[in-house]
Amino acid sequence: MMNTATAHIDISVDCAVFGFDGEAVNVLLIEQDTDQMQLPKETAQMALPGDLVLPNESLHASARRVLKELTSLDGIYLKQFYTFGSPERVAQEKDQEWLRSLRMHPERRVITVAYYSLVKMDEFAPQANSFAARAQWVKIDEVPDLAFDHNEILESAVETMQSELMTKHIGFELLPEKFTLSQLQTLYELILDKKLDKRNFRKNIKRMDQVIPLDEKQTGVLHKPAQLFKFEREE
Amino acid sequence: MMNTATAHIDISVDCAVFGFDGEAVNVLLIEQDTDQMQLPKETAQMALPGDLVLPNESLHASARRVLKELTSLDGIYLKQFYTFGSPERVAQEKDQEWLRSLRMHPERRVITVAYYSLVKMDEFAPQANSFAARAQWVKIDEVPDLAFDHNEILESAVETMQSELMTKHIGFELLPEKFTLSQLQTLYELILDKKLDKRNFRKNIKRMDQVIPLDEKQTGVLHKPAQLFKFEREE
DNA sequence: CTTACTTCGTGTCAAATATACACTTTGGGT
DNA sequence: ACCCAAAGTGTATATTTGACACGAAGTAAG
Repeated sequence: MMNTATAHIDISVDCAVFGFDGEAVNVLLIEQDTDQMQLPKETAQMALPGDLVLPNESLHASARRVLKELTSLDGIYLKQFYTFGSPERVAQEKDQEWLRSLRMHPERRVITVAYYSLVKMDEFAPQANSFAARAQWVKIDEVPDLAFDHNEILESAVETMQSELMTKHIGFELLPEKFTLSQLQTLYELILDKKLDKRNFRKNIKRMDQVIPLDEKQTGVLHKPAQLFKFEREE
Repeated sequence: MMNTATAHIDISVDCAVFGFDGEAVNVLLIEQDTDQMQLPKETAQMALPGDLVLPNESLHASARRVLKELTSLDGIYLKQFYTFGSPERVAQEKDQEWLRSLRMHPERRVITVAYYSLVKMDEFAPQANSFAARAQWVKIDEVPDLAFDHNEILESAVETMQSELMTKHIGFELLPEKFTLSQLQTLYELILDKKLDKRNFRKNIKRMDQVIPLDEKQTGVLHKPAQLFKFEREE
């Protein structure tokens, strides 16, 4: 067994931040800062952005803070979906190496409350702090082995997103203000990981009165331009 | 503001344990032990069963432990649904009074991971420890004001149960091994809080091949006895 | 043994929804 | 003028949902 001496448990939040670039669904990953460690760059791992919860900060506020440091965006879609608390989740040696370089108590057990977040990539503005500087978008089907149990967390986030796509209309959070129905359909197909019928899809969308047709068309495409729509959440 | 001096955050689990007695859906509540306090019995509050997570215990194991101390049941349905972490959730004076009588660090902020659990009341065997001795079933629409934010947690548990009833067939976890379709329907109507059509309900149930008719009938009723069924989770 | 009482158990039709499927239109580029 | 690529559109069929009422089975009482 490892150390059972430390009784204190730390709490963190981790965020799976998703974005859509028209081609693929991406997740925002942080690269470990190998400068602070005496380790070769090759061993750098990637992880979901996250941080310890501050003493007087709510969980949601904590997630919002992590997100704002990364993207400088506020008020974006953010949802708690699960809490991961295996006693061993940060105890692997590869993870301990990293933690020793940035935590006061690297050996402590950490329970993490996981959030997923949806950002409009065209509004995304990475912040110039060291945290965000090392952030990068990675296509969700090209995600490497991550630190801690973050692959598990990410997978769970994707599943949650899938199951909430239809009922909570979260797809629109990933699209620009003005979008075409084809973009929307592409997004749905990526998230649900299956083909949808174009005509049936449009029939369904068009009877949601939150989706509003604009008097505007796509420009800069070398084919028939599509009509643009916007989404308005009802109150 | 209250004290901001303590940096440590404690972690607990709280369980909303549901049971069905044929009449109503009940939740298992714990009564505060007023003996240990110099307080009149009238001020005794009720709360969801819960406890601090032990240093080397997973969250699920922790919830299972709390549950086993209460019911002596193991291997029953238990599901994490949300984590509550407002910095003030344990800070009200009425809650502090109680905590001072049983916690080493009553003033500490506590983040709680909430589980809901479904038990077959006919198998329920309350344990003879002091924890379980003060437990009692309360109809969910007669639940009083609870300690901490437990009313909110409970409400959230009920909503989760509602939304998972259909897709995850959790209703069967609340019924005895052998049950009638009317019992099942009553349960569904209570959880969903609406009337269902008998014939349509039975049509739906009967095309689930997990629901297996038995060669056995209800006894001891003063009317036409109903056929019994059992539920078999597929693997 | 007949009657009264209570819950059990059953089928059909209409409406709404979901699925499958292919061709014409539009605009830009050459 | 022609080509290319994606946009945009309707119909027929299958499936699901929802509304609705009465005879059958067993118990208890007279």
